[in-house]
Amino acid sequence: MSHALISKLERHGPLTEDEKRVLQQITSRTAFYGPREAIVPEGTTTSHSTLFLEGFAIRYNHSLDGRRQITAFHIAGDFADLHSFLLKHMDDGIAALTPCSVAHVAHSDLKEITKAYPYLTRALWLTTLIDGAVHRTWLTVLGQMEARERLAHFFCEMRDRLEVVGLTEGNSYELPFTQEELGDAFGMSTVHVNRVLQELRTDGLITSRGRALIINDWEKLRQLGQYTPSYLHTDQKLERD
Amino acid sequence: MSHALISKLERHGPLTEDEKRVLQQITSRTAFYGPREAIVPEGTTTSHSTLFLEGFAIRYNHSLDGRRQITAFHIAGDFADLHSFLLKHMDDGIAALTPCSVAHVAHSDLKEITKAYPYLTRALWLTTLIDGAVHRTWLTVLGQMEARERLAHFFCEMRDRLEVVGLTEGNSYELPFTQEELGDAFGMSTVHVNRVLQELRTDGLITSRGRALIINDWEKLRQLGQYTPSYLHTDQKLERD
DNA sequence: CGCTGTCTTGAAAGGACTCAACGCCGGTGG
DNA sequence: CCACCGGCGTTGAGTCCTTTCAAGACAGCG
Repeated sequence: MSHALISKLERHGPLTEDEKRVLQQITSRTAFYGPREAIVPEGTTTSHSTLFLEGFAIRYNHSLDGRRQITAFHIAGDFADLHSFLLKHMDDGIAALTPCSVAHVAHSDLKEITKAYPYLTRALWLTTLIDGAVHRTWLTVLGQMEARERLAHFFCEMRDRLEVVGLTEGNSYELPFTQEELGDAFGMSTVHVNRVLQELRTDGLITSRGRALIINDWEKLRQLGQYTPSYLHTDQKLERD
Repeated sequence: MSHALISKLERHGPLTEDEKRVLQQITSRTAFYGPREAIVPEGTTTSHSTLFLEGFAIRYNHSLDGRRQITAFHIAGDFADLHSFLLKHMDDGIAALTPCSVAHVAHSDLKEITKAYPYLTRALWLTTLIDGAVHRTWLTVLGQMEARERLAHFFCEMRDRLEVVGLTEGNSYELPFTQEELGDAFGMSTVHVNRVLQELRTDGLITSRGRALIINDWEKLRQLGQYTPSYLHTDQKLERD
């Protein structure tokens, strides 16, 4: 099977054989997690980062009073906690939603890359910057949009992200998230997620049966969520020299 | 005067003379901006990043319907758009709130650093990761907390950030933001910001006259905002070798 | 002194939440 | 093979936080 990280980084520019070899090497230690299993508990200090090869996962934050904010949904190819390479202390946690296979990448290996592979370093840095760009977009979504728009935006975002890794079929894809998880990500109660989803269905924007989501009217959904994919920087080119 | 960036990076570990010299060099091109002036308009493609030496500024995002989300408040020492080094396209904009002096750092210089100064590279990367950690915290604030708590959290955060650069006097500091700006950052209307501030004052948590903010009851404010400063990673140590 | 941006206040409307109960479905175990 | 169970989705009603609209007060500045 193709390597999730290599193909992702190559969207930003070609890698040398040597660089690919290194990436293969440092991602060789793989592991498997079952649904709902914690991969990295919040508040821990880690010595490796988690690259997702398969499955869906979340990054989350529990506030002291027990409420949970989901700060990211992760899919194949995502380097979920690359930031722990330098931050060490994880203020957020990572948990599998569906069965997940991951590669554990040692921080020491990453450090070696920063010493010997400048281009690769920038490429990895870039992925964390894109992560930040998504966070900022979510801030705008949470701060300025109302419930219908938030979900509309998210469904558009997930379509484009899943498409990159080949997990869409036209405008439909698997979205194995519960309404509670959607609520925890977008600051809405489960009840309200449910009602908004019904509205979106009634208005003919989406169809969702079980875990499958179909976008029936991409253009309307896009407008409702004021979605523009530029913040994903999917094909952002990196200069080599 | 001491160098804002050097002293900030040295909190994560000592720099060599050589590294300091390089930092001095690449930050030598300074500029000045007046209040409300745009420093980097949103949607532009840039060839340099902005390091703040003095003054207050915001990072913001306009949605299509004209609403504005403020995604960050920037103070002295902040490398506001270091992410544009690799992302190039700025989905957000930067504007001065008060008179600001900044250093413009050429992306080409940053690239050279990634080639020759691995430790410095990691240090700079770290600052962008902290940026991301703050974004995630704000996501939690916006997604899970109500208005009183949001502002309480923010006042705590700003105290700690300003203290690092010596801009506090005990628990009081200058906070030259309008209520509209606070509202645009935390997803609340100006009117509601006003009312919540009055509550916080009435409850004896803060005093604010004009631009000056005094935290009267740090512990209560901290609890109200569920504030824990670990996400700022102020003294996060970086390994050199 | 008048202007303009900011802060303040009041009243009414609305979006979202909580509480609570019920239906559905797949999985488990007898 | 069927009954029970638990997680998830759905629905209704009442409440609350926050918004919008509108107008007035205040303060700094030219």
